Amino acid sequence: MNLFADIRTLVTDCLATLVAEGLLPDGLDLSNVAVEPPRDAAHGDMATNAAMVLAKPAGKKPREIAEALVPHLAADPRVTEATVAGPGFINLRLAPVVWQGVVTTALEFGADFGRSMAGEGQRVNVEYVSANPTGPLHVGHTRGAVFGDALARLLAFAGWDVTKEYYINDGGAQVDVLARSAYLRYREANGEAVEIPAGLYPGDYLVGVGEALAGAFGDSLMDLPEESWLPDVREFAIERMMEMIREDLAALGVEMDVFFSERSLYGTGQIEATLETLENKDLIYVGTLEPPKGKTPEDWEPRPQTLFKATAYGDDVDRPIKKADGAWTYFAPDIAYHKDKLDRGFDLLIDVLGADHGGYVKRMKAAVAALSDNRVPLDIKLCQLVRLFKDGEPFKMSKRAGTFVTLRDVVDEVGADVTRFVMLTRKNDAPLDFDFTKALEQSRENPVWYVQYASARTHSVFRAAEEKGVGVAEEALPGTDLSCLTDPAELGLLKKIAEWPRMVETAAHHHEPHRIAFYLYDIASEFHALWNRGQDEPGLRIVQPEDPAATRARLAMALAVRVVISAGLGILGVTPASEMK
RNA sequence: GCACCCGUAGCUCAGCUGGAUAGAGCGCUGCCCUCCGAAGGCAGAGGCCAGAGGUUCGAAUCCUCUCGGGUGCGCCA
Repeated sequence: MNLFADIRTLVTDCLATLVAEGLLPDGLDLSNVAVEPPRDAAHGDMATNAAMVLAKPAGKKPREIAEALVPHLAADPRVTEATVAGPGFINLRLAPVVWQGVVTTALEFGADFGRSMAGEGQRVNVEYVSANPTGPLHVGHTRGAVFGDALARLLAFAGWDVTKEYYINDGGAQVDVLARSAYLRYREANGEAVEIPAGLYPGDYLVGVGEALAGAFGDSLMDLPEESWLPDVREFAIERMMEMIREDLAALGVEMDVFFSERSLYGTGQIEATLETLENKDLIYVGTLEPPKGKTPEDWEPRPQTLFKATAYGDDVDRPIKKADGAWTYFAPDIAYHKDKLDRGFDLLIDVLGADHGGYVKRMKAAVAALSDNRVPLDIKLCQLVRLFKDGEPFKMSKRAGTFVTLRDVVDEVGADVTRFVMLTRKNDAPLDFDFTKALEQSRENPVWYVQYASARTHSVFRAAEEKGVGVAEEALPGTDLSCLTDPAELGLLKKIAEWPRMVETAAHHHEPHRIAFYLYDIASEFHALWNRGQDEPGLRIVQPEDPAATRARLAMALAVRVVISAGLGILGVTPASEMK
């Protein structure tokens, strides 16, 4: 399915022939041999660096190897031209029939075109969002949610066995703050005038929780001391918050496989057992940390703490796992949580976090490396800030939370599809400007609209063909004779389609779903350009009223474009458009 | 002070596990279209890839240092 992989196989086969002929030594490492699209299309369709990477280990000059390789490559019927260029590149041109065959493959595989086995069925856990259950999700969470979800879909498409997971941070002090905030709203619901003091959560979203508490408990909690009501209220409020968060995520099209509660780790011995595992590796000790140089906190006083020897696995300092009062730091349950993931047998762990958690990366990697004896990699993807704009002006309004813009605000404003696409128009570690006005604009500047428009055109062209009397059912297109697709603009589009399977693997390998969004913009651009040329050159139009055969072939090509765009948007979690409204 | 991320066209950003003459959109300049194959099209100018060293056949990409921006730095998560 992946044409680049096919040609790479051709290259390695030819190399084997050279070995058999005694021109190359046996046992060469071919892992660096690549077949890629050249940067400049004038160089050809594909290029391989084989001669250059093998020159040194083979003890030959790059051009010497290349010259020997070229005749063998050129002997393949798919190859129309093989030339040596520059320092030892081999440029290949492929027969049009090869590119036309891409359409056949795309139609044959349909929604599975580009699906890869690169992941080899390995089990990967993608943890994302993982917000404290203390309020609605905000824009920052939205980016993490979209990124994590698209990454999960991408990995699944590329052959990984993916689990999407949300870690509920419900074990720390902030859920007690939530409980106190909700309790005040409860008193309010019971007719008391309340003021929310600083330090508690002021958002309106807790009013309903207070009312629900009043409904459930009546006035029975009114005169009790905090220690009596807090556990019940906390439980109740967390439940409500998670309900809200699940709804918010659903509104964005995000569905988790697992919600993992931090509190579920307490009282089960899991944290203690994790600690013991590390102790057995001699990675736990009691010591005193040095204050950070250049910026000593004012209330700093040296004190001995229980520490994890993170420096043994690449961290800069050892990290405390117990507070001064003997309680766990947040790090302790986090280690236990990651150990739980390891115990569940994952081959790869991915955490998606906000960029403000950058300081946390090394210690968590150290912990996972220690617990898995360096067997299971942990990749931590940090998502940078999102800055919101409306009509070019910064946008800070929130309907529900008062102080920050929520996920719901964004989705209500532009819809889930636009939200998701825009969030993926930047690399995760680059800051993102999100302009509501531009996101809904109908112009080439707006990649969402541009890609959707291309998708819509792959549908509308079928309707147009129907009207002109040369309509074809989509189901009848596989097997169509495509030999008339020879115009350079058409071949350019076919080559773009051919890149799709490779693009999936590259994006998955780098854990970078934004590459899919950029690719979709590219292929849409290519398709629009071809379409536009039909205005001045009617002979290039897809619908040819006098030539049903050409129409069929071009409709097949359009359908292949649709297949790719649909698959790509599917990975991003965006619904493809079949018409523009 | 230390760590991590970032620095690419006037602006916003891509750049495919190191590849050939570094790309796109916007903006700018010129030409075309007045159109339902519509919600514009085509072409052009514009770069010391922050800077300096290094690694090698070859560096925007890897390493070191410098400068500039962001994030974080025990008992918050």
